[in-house]
Amino acid sequence: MASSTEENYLKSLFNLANDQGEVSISDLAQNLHVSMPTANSMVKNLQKQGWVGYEKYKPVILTQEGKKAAALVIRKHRLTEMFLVKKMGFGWEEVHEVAEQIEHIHAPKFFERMDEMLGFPTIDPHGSPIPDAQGRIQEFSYLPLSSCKVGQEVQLTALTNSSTEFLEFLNGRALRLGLNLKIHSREAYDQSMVVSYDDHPSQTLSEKVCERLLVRAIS
Amino acid sequence: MASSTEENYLKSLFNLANDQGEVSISDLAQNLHVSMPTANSMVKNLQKQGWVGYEKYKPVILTQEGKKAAALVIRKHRLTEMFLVKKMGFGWEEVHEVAEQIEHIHAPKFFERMDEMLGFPTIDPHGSPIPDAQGRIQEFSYLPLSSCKVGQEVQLTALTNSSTEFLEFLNGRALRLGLNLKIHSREAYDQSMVVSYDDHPSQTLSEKVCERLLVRAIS
DNA sequence: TTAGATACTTAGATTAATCTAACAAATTTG
DNA sequence: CAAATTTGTTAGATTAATCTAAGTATCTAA
Repeated sequence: MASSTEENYLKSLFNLANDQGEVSISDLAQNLHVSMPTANSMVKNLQKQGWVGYEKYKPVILTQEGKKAAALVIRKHRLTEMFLVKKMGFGWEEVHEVAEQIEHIHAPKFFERMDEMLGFPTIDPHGSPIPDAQGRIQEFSYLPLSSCKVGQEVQLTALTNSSTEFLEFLNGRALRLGLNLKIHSREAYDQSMVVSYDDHPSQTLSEKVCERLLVRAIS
Repeated sequence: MASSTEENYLKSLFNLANDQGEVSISDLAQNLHVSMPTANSMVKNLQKQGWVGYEKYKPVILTQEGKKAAALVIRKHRLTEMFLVKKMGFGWEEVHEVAEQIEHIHAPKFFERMDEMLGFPTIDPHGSPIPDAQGRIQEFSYLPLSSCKVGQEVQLTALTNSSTEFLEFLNGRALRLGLNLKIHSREAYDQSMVVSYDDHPSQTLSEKVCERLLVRAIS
């Protein structure tokens, strides 16, 4: 069984591979806030246990087992986040820290009960998919708001970044998942966009923000 | 902040002091399934941090801070057990293992929300008191069933032992907290007692069992 | 009251996870 | 393409928590 530390390495490897492709030792070290020698020796350890493939000076690659193990940790994390929001009254900006701890609990029934109580959710409070009990992940094909056209109407479905600061920024503008956004205009100079939603007055959103909002076109 | 390991030592010291009075290094080592040298060196460490008072070859004594810290860990454990039973559908015989892990989570809000959702309970699913947020413990004066007289009617209020095996034994006989028991007779030879409750036929309970059932007389 | 048993401590080793310093390989760039 | 930079590795130390072996203190009981 993987230690908490090992689980964290697997999770980082999975997430980094997902949004960068190849993962170097330094990517991993940075992501986990450890030194490169530390990451290096842990990768060797993970390799010995069959979770990753690795050759000196080459990128680190999760094996099939490694991917599954990582997905199951992410499953526990995201189920926990959903449970905290839907069942315990936490805000979506408050759940990450707690879920980082609870994801390492070894108690299948605990997470099975969460899953049942939540009605077997497929996404977490930030719109990220929850891997199933076999470690399979449903991939969604959402677009960043920044890639949408003026005049389009879209629904906010997920985020590419779930930092507390960004979530608090969204809270301040009453932006939440499920919201329908009308795109009124785009500023050519800085790629900022003017959008409206609900009965709010129109809002200007910077390019940085628009890149982090994932949407799907309303049919 | 105490590590998980340190929290476990504090908890053991608290529980042992509670039901034995003085706590020796070997009591502690046995209770935590570690060797005496391990317990010895951890006690020195706890002493340096001000959680325990200790002199070579003398019993280990929790300081006021140590008692409070221990009580707060026990609070997290018992709140968790109650949450698992009342909100997540666990049986009282299933919660210990999970609570042993969750008690080490550092997230005040998580436990505050449990407390609120449970309506600020004062006992856990086995009838043990839940320390308050200041680490104070309400003491109950329950009696073991074994000390009661024939003819008395009593209410089952707590247990002195909460091992899975004992809880499953009680489940098998539909014995649960809150139940009213009539004491019909006691066998002089082995101190076993015949009791009835609900609409069940009378049951014979061994001395071992009677010692572990805590009751209060019905007024 | 001292011999034997039990309890406790010290010394030293081990493992997991981390670090810094120093060196080596790979990549980038003038 | 060679120098400079970046990235990765090795070596060796550290810390927390554990162990075993060996020695010492305390207690018990003949």
